[in-house]
Amino acid sequence: MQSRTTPPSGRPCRPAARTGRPRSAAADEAILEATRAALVDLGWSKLTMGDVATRAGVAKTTLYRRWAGKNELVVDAVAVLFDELELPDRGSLARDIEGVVLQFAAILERPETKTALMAVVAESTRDAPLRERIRTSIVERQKRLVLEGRARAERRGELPVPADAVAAARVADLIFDVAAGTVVHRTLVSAEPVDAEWVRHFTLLLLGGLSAASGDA
Amino acid sequence: MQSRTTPPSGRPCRPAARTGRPRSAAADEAILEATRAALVDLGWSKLTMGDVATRAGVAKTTLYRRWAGKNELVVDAVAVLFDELELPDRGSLARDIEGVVLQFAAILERPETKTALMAVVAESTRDAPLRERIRTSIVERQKRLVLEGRARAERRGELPVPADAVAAARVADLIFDVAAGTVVHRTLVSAEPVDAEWVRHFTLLLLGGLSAASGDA
Amino acid sequence: MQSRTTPPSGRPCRPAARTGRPRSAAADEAILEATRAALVDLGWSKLTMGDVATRAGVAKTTLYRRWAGKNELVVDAVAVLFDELELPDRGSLARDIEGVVLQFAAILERPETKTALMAVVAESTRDAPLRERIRTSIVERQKRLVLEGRARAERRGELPVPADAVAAARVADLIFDVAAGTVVHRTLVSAEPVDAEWVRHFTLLLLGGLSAASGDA
Amino acid sequence: MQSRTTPPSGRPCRPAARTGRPRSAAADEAILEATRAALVDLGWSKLTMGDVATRAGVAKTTLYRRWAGKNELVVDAVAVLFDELELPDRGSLARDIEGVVLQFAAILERPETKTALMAVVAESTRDAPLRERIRTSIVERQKRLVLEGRARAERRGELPVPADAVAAARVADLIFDVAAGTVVHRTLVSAEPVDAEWVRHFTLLLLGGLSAASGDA
DNA sequence: TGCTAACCGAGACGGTACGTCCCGTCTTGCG
DNA sequence: CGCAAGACGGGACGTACCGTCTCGGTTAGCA
Repeated sequence: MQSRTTPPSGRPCRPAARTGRPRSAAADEAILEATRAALVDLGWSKLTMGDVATRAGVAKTTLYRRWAGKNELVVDAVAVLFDELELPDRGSLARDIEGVVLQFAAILERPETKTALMAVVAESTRDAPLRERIRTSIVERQKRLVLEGRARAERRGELPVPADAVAAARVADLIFDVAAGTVVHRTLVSAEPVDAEWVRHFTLLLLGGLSAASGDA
Repeated sequence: MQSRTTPPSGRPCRPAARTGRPRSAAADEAILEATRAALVDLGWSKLTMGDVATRAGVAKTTLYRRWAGKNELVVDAVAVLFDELELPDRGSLARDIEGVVLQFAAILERPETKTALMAVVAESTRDAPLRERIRTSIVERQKRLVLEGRARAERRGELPVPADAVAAARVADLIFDVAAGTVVHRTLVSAEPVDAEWVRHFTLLLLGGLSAASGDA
Repeated sequence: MQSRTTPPSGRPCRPAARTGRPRSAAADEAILEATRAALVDLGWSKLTMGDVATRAGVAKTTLYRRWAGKNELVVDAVAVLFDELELPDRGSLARDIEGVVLQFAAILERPETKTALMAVVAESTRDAPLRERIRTSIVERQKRLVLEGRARAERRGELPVPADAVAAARVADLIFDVAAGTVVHRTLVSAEPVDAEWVRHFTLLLLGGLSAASGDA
Repeated sequence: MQSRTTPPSGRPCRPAARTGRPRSAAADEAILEATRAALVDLGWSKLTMGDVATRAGVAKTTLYRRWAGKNELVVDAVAVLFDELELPDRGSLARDIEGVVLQFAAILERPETKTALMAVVAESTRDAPLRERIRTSIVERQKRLVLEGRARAERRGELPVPADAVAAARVADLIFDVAAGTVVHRTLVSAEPVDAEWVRHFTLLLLGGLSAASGDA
């Protein structure tokens, strides 16, 4: 259950098909676009390969020539949405956190992301290659923001420099789990909006801990 | 897509069918047990209603008489696993948090929970009644632990008493999203173990914020 | 697959149920009436035992207590319709034949008969007890008309007296197969009406053979 | 409930699907053969589409792609059996009739025909397209024998030439209903064999009418 | 310019699971 | 004990998708 190619990643990992008609590049984007549209219209569980093919004006075989199945296709289709995440310098760690959390939440609240993300993660609990694909296509792409933000905060003197690389990695992973997990839970499980006020409180908690978050409004 | 009854919840929400043969109580438990076994063996996406029926020694129609579909059935099947969550007084807020987080992670790491939970949450993004069922069967049942732990910490003087009920609810919701979301993300997305050391660091972060967590090992 | 009782036949063949509540006699007629109504509305193949029970205001168990299944029930339900067949003396063999054929066709063209009769005969090809039940309930009841009509024609001198009883039985069976079979085929297979003109030609053929029927209009 | 195609009839009535994989011709014959075998083994009412598919080594969907349901499938399966009916010139009308009646009865007494024919006719009382299919596939194919035999008899001078085409058609229809209906009734309702002696008497009746048939042994 | 290999659309194929309907049987509690 | 109600185990239904497989028909790039 591994895709034969990784079309949007650009790497030509297909085993050197020198001759013959090359694959349509336009089809790839049409398929991913159709996949996102189908996610919006139907949600994960009602999305079918045949329907995506029809929407993309493509034969089913063309889909299977490029992706191993629904899981892989959907991961690629939503992965590009996370590319727009950025971390402009807003002047302080608190402002940086607020900014990126709001951006992240905005992506999660899109209907195609909302329905797809948890589903593929659920599938990935039994499918290691899929888990790896999710990690490289989506998760790691976000984690670099944590590293970047932390480095910036250290330069500002807002956070202490970690004792060693291991400790640094451990803290970064923790922060990433806390940040991403909390926003996902708020959005998908609690089904509550991630608005400016909530983000402010969350940032307070992140920076100062429970007593800080409990203090005032 | 609403279950006709809510068998394990005990509430007689069926409109009082006085007459006719009563539903077998034994079948309910056999079905839920079979569902959990099928989740362990097959995972969410390969679990089928027919297979569950066979395992439970029950006709498929009996399943559909009681649950509207796979989603509702699985929610009920895993919900009972969360009943074992408790919050014994371990002497301090930090110890209480560590204890409950470890318990929660232990449940999440069970194979039936791991594969099922994210899947039904994913489905619930397009199915409000299912979302509600998840909330009442699983989520709210955990949230009371947060309230209980917080009240205990206030009695101990470890946390300030909130200004008003609204603020109290807001903080409780936030803490719940942070705690549950983080553990879920660590377990299912990062696919890393929730061990004593990680819990210690997470508790440090929760109590003291980023700088506290960054400080030492 | 033999009915426990033969309700419309009147004979109390139930094995002396001395004690307990006696069976409702009214239920029998209600069930047969409901069966005929269901045949009209739904046809044979869509008629269900549950539906008949509901229409009759009776529990399904009550049906099964009295009839072995759909086949037996339907045979009994349509059998009574053939009771109205009579053979008044119309003065000549030709007139007698025309009269009884028209009567017979009128019964066959009723929607409940049309859909049920061929169906139970089809079932009876693999079910000897059912075939026997059809014979006693429906077929033999018609055959006596042939015998009666033939005897009357002999008294009138329109037909020769057969040489012996065996020959008499053989001829009667043949005439019966010809008369009943032809009308059934005309009605159900050719799906053409059995009107006075057709009956006149058929009677001509029966009395005088092919050349007689071919002669004039 | 109209079949999408009419496979054994050969006529390409499907709207010229130029593109895509063509339907397997071998599958058609395998399915019809499996249907006949299932009719022999199980009879009409116990025959299931799934079982036919299994016997034919074919997916259930392939059946439904070609036939609308059990009725249409069975009509096509038994229709070919009637193709073997022929009318060789035996020298006289009486001999011709005897020959074709014996042939017809031989087909009707085959177990697959016996159980299927009445059943589909019963179904056709509520299903006009099915009735039409039966007529074109089975009934009309037999009726031409009547026309042929009659023409031959006229050439021989055994029967008078009808006054006009309307009268000719009327007589042919009548003879067909009498011949087919009588044999069917004898075979399926009376459940008696159609042997040479019975055929002789039936032919006598057909040619000379009641008094001829009553006369001698 | 003409070959040829891989592409493409369409759609039939063997399969699996679905959710429903009906079967005929079995508890219930009431009369 | 009959009876209405209705749950039960079971089997078949007809449908929807799955992922694979032919088809006839492009469409490059090399010769």
